[in-house]
Amino acid sequence: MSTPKLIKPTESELEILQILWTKGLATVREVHEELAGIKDVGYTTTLKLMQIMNEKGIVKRDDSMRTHVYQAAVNKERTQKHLLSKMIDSLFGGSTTQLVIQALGEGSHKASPEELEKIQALLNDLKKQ
Amino acid sequence: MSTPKLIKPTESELEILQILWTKGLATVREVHEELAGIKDVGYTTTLKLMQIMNEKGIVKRDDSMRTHVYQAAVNKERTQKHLLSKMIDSLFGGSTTQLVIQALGEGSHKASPEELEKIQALLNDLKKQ
DNA sequence: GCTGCTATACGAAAATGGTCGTATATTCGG
DNA sequence: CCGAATATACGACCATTTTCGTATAGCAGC
Repeated sequence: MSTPKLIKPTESELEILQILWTKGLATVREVHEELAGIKDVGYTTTLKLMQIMNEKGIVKRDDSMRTHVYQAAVNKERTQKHLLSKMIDSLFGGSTTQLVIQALGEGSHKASPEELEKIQALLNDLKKQ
Repeated sequence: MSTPKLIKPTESELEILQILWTKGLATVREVHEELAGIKDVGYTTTLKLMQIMNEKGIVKRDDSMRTHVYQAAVNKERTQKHLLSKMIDSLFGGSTTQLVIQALGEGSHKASPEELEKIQALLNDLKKQ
C-alpha cells in the first residue's frame, strides 16, 4: 500500500504539488517564487497552504532546520489516475473511451506525431490482452 | 454560438447536469429522485441548487406551469472539453498524451476491444494530418 | 371549503478554500 | 550586540458552495 488514503487536492494544492513533483525537495520560498511566476499571491498564503497540506498528509516536511524542506507525500501517477477516475465517473458516465476521444480532439492541446506514436504503442499493448 | 461563456460547474452542479443531459427535460423532483439514489440529500437542497444554476445560466427552465421543467443550458461535449482542458493544464503539465496514457491505464475503467477500435480509428485520422 | 400533498421561494447556517496581517523567532552582516 | 532580513505560526476575514428549515401557494379529493 503506497497511498492508503484517497486524497482530493484542491486547485491551489495541485499547483503546489506540480512544483514539488518537479523539484523533488523544495523550501516554501522556492515554491513561492515559482508560484509567483504564474499567479499573484503573497508569501504567507503559500506558506499557509503548504502547512495545511502537511497536516493533511499531502506533503511531508523536514523541520529539523529553521528553513523547512518540503516534498510531495503523494505519488504523482497515482494522484493523476485517481482524479482522472473521478472525472471519468462524474463527467463521462464511466467511459474512459469517451474521455480519450474528447481529449484527443482537444484543439488547444494537440499531440505531436511522436506522441501519437506513443499512444499507438500503448494501444497495441492493450489490444494484445 | 452555442455556449458563449465559459462556465465552471461545481461538483454538485455537475451531478445535476449529468442527469439533465441524459433526461433532456426534467422536473426538480425527477432530478432529485435520481440524485437521492446516489447520495443522501434533501429535496429543497436539490431545488436550491437548480435555482442557482438557473440564475447562473447553466440550466434553463420553463416556469409557465406550476411544476417547473428544467433542461441543461450548456453543451455537454463543450463542457467536457473545457474541463478536460483545465485538467490537462493543472495535472498533466499541458500534455494531452500523458493524460491519455494514464487514462488508458486506468484499471477500474478498462476499455473493451470495441472501444479500443474506436480509439484506433480516431488515432489513424489524427496521424494522417 | 377543509385537509393534506406537492410546489417554489427565501433566508440563513455550516463547511470549505483562499487570502493575508501580524506576531514572534532566528540568523547574519557590520 | 543590534538591526534588517527572513522564517514559521496563528488567527481572522471573505467568497463560494452546500445544506436545510420554514413560509407560502396551488391543487386534488372528499
